[in-house]
Amino acid sequence: MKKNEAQVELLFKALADRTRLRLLNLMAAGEVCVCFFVEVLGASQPKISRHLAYLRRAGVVAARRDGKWMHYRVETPADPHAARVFAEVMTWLSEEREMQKDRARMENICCAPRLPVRLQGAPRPTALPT
Amino acid sequence: MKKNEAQVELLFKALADRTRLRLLNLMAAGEVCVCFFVEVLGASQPKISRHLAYLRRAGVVAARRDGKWMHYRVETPADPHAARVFAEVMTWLSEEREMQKDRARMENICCAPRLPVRLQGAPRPTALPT
DNA sequence: CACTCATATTCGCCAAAGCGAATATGTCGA
DNA sequence: TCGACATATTCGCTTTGGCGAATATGAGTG
Repeated sequence: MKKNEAQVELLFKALADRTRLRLLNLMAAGEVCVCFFVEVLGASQPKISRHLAYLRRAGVVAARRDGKWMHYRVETPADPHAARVFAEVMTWLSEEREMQKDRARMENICCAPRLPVRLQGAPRPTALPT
Repeated sequence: MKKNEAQVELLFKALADRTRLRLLNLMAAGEVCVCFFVEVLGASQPKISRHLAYLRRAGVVAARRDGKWMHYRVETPADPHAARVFAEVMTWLSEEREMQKDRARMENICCAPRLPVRLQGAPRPTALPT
């Protein structure tokens, strides 16, 4: 089958964009609701949504509906080589300063005594309760 | 510095193209002269040259001039994370069927009793003498 | 069923990237 | 210095990808 050949390209095309890398980084610790991506990255909702769709097409994230909300999580690729590359990339991201800042920003927003007005009632990321 | 951030994208963009992956694969075992890339991949010379330039800009290959000929070789990225991702990708490629075919084709061409007319006098890949 | 809210998709525009064809650069030998 | 050869670069075109703005879908609520 030709699928495998295309998988390599598909994976790297998915990883070849800063916004998508930032999204993956925010999902590293667990499921995250779309509205938090929008808030943390300060990008428009359609932009976030398009990039999440791209990542899903590439098979590196999965989505789960929860009422009005959509949660996204990283999904390890089926191919063992892809999985190893992907794991390595996630580790890499975890050590980049800008990525650490993003995660810190998400924590600050989610764990604050009060959520910002726009996020009232939004389901918090699984990895960041409270 | 912002460089590191850009490096991630730069690497993935370089890896997000089939022709470039095929070129890297052919260089896996050692230096290869441009003319062999052209012959093995059956692509136009400018196309090969452009993709090699792209890979060089991304810092994953290096070039060496040898008279009229240019030899390219893979160059492990300086960043340790980039290096690990890159190594993993090279391993991945080595196991893809299409990539194995490319390498076989290069062997057939280079190790034949006679080189094709176009390649008379061309310096053979370092890993494939005679 | 209307209305709202969260998210997804579409549209039109612009920049980046890939390609073939043509041309430029650089090296060697006569 | 001229010509031949290997490689690099440029040009014009087409495709792809990212973006904001507008709109569509889908779920919950009244």
